[in-house]
Amino acid sequence: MVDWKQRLADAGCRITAPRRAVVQVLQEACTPLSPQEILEQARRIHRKLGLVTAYRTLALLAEFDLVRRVHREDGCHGYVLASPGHRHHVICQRCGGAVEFPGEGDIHALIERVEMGTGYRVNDHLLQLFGLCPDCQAQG
Amino acid sequence: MVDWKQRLADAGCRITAPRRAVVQVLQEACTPLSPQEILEQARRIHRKLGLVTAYRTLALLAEFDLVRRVHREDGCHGYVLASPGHRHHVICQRCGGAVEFPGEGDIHALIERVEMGTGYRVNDHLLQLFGLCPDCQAQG
DNA sequence: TTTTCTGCAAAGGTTTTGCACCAAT
DNA sequence: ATTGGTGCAAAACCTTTGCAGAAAA
Repeated sequence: MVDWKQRLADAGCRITAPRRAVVQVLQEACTPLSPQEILEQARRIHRKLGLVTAYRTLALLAEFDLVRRVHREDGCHGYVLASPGHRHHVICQRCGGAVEFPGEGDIHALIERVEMGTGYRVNDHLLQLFGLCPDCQAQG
Repeated sequence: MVDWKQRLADAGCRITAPRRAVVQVLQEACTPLSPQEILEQARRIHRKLGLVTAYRTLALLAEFDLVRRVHREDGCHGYVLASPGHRHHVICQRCGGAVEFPGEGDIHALIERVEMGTGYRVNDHLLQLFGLCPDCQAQG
């Protein structure tokens, strides 16, 4: 993760214990965590943390593109650290796990071709891949 | 979309007016819709439709892999028809016009790279481009 | 006629808001 | 000292369940 403290501080936001706890949990996580899960884990670092603050911290981080909200099969939202500039996911059709992958470069050529072919000017795109994660492949 | 009526009927499910309405809305949609949006649009076809039935229909369709739940940038969940013959669209953000483009070849390389990098096995994908159509560009 | 489906109302969860107190700068 | 952040309680939302009546086969 880039220097989140710098980014927040530059925007006039304060670096507080609850925020440090939430970020630390995300940095140690290897799968998307729900706000509830983040709360539970972050409380081991900062006992007094409340669920509301976890939500507010996640919203703040998302606003600065430091964290990304992804969908989970169980219906709630999961959060993962964002790799800046890369906003595509492969989503497991079985367990709902989501992983980001870098794709900007790859679709750039495609976008140019489409602009030539259709006359549209392309500003944004949505790309998601669906499949099976390594664990679910192993489980048959 | 493949023959959803057949698929449901084969499984002993009935083809009802509410279900036809929901499917029709999805077939006409060019972007992922939330259950709420699906309800609103489907009510123009079947007035009495309830939100609960929309949810239940989406769950049923998802179970048969006829529909797919995707993550939307705005954070809510959206639903799209699954593998609609792999059609890709460029959608005009101003007038809503949509044009298809062939993209199979281009994404193939990307998918292979993602499989190598993440360990996922990719079965399906969703790709949409957003921008301005020639007419709307001209209108400034 | 026999099941399955539907819609309502209500329950179960998740996320957001209002407000007084607390803490980082 | 100031201003923004925190936590609680409660409100607002979204999604699922239970059930009696309606509809497809």
